[in-house]
Amino acid sequence: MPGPPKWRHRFQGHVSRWTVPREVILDLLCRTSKHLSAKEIYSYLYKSHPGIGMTTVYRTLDLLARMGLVTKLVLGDGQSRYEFKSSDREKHHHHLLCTKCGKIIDYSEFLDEELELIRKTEKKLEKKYNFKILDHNIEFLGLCEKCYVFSEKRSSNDS
Amino acid sequence: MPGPPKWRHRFQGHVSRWTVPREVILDLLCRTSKHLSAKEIYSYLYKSHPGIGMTTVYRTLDLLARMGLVTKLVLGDGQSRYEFKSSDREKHHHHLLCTKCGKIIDYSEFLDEELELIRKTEKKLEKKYNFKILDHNIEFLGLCEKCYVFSEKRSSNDS
DNA sequence: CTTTTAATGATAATGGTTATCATTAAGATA
DNA sequence: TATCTTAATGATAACCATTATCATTAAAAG
Repeated sequence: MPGPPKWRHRFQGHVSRWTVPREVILDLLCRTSKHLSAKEIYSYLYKSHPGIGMTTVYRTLDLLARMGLVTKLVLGDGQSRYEFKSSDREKHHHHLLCTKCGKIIDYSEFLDEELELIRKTEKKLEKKYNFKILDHNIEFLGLCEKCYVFSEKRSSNDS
Repeated sequence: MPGPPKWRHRFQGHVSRWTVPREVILDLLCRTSKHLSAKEIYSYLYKSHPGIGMTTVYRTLDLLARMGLVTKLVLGDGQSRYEFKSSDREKHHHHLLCTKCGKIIDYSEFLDEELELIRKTEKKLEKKYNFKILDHNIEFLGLCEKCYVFSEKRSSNDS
């Protein structure tokens, strides 16, 4: 366990051993705002820590997700992506997804009303369906600027 | 193309040939409220149409999704699921997902406010990010009644 | 009925993720 | 600090949903 045990306290009570891969993967995720896949994380870390294997990347991401430190995004492009879940409310955000090129835009404007409504809805749903709600997932699907422009050119040529 | 061409008109302009697999798969989906995977659809149809192959099931589901007749649900359990997208506004719904057992609850109560807010948010996001929004996806994650009760028993035994 | 070719389906290939298991090293103990 | 216990790791193989390939079939038109 070389280096400062920056995240060690977050592991207390969850796992018995605080290891280099766990530190390093979590550290990478909290430094970036990108939505990284397991393979991307693997290759980022390969430069500084060539010893860390894909299996460990997957296992660690699963652990971090279960601990609530990381959000697993399943966007339907065949691979899962992961992002650090900040406890900072300022950084809470939802997603805008381009179904053409896969671009992901995080937006955090306009969330106040959204979150207010979500809280109300959660309460009603929990009562009605006897369901313990732990998280929510809101995303808008469509075409980003580039892809939209392109598809308009295409369709006017096609016809 | 045996049987009544029930869905034929929906295909007009989208594809050049209206075939048995397309009719049958769409028909199955519109008759059920379940969220079927490709494999499940394949085995449902195997009884009445043993000739239809998995490849065609996948291709047809992809087609139906692109046509907007069917929604593809990617829930992170390793397989996509599909549901008929009714044009009937009454049947529009969102999902409640149990992260333990995978149970899916459709809810359509409380949607008025939700949809109103979604429309407003979509407008603002489209303007701000130059993004053409075509669809949305709202889901609540948590534990269904059974899984919640079970996890409570577990945790009180564990400690 | 014949023709054209879009659509199909058997098969193989792909690729993300998980299981296996011998090895390693984190944390405890002396 | 050296030793011990075993949680965690990593190389490898296995798994499995999905996609690519390509010869065959059948929908629609003539």
